[in-house]
Amino acid sequence: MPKNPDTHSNKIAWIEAGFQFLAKGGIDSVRIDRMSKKIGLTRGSFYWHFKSRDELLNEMLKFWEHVATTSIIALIEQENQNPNEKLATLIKLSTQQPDEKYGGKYAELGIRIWGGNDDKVAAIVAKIDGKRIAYVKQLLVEMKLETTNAAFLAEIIYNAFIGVMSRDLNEKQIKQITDLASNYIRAQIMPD
Amino acid sequence: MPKNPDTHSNKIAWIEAGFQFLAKGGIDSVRIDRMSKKIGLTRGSFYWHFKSRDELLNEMLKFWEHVATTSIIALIEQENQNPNEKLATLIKLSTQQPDEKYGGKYAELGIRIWGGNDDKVAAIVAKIDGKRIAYVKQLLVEMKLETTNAAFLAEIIYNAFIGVMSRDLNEKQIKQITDLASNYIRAQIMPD
DNA sequence: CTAAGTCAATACACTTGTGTATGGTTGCGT
DNA sequence: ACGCAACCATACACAAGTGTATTGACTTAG
Repeated sequence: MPKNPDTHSNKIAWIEAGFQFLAKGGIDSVRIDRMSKKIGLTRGSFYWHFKSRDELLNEMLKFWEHVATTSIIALIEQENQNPNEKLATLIKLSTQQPDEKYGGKYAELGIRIWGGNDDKVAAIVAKIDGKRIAYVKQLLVEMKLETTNAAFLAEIIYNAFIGVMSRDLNEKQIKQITDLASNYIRAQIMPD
Repeated sequence: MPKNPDTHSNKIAWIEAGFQFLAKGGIDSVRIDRMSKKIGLTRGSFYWHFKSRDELLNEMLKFWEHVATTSIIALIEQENQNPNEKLATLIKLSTQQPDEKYGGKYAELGIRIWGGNDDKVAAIVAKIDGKRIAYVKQLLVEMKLETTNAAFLAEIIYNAFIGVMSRDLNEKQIKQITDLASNYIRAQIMPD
């Protein structure tokens, strides 16, 4: 009988801090005491919510796995109508650090490096990549692009996404690049 | 009067180790004692060659700044003749971890995250990005692509490079993608 | 041969970080 | 009012990491 199911507030604070530190210095800078100084809680709180540092890391991974595809794609699917708009929204959400609390775009890069160290993480990253590429491809097919072309153009687009996310660009630069890209894709597909 | 100019052997060993640890977990996992266990030297050796951990980090950054553009571009310029081949070589060198000793492609990602933390690093990364994009653009212009198109296609290609580097792909997958990409670019530019 | 220079190992003091144990406070049900 | 559960702080033991100081081995110059 927990007094209140959503009194997990400080547990979430720890996870948020975890992503912020992951984004800033890689998985190895996710350190309990550094985070405690940042968020103003002691390690007593941490070890109440998590059995160990490893448990935090696992929860972060699960969290990312969930938001990285499911929630973003669901959001796009429910809000947009035509594939053009969907693709634009996807670019926007991918590059405009959709959730600054969770380390923004850099957290994704941190997870990718983490995956270079930990096979379990690498497997999940690969799975996410597969899902997202499949989604982009599907959008391109909906845009009447031929299947094999869609398959590899989706690869290119997705890799470019990751590249933009990995680079330290400001809002303006990102907008320039993504505008150019989507215009280019549109011109490719429906030259009018 | 140094007894032998290239007796820096163990200093290089420390720097190599630095890149390997950077590639595996981010800048925060470049730890002197962990490296000492890995390469079989004690911290006594480290503090002979470097005044502090920060000094190692600075030397790593300088090293990367040098190889990341100058040496790669010079290599391409001297070995290849036509821009098509140059572009292919650039893709190959960028994705096939040209120097495994220095952490391969993951080291570059580690530096990018590091840049999110340290303005000095971020500035250098931005400079390198600029140089490489300019080089790609130049190649596209040599391929008779019109200047404005070359400018933004260079952006896309470069971002896709970074994306491919960020992802945990095997040789075969990388070859597939880069082959498709270069065929696509060729078709775009010289449809014959 | 000897003196200085190069490099690395060891021992030390200190800081940072992990995990456990314990105790205190708050809020809610009864 | 009582008791329990959730939550957090503090104190502790220990491991990991940094930097300094000392020592020693092994060149090489003179």
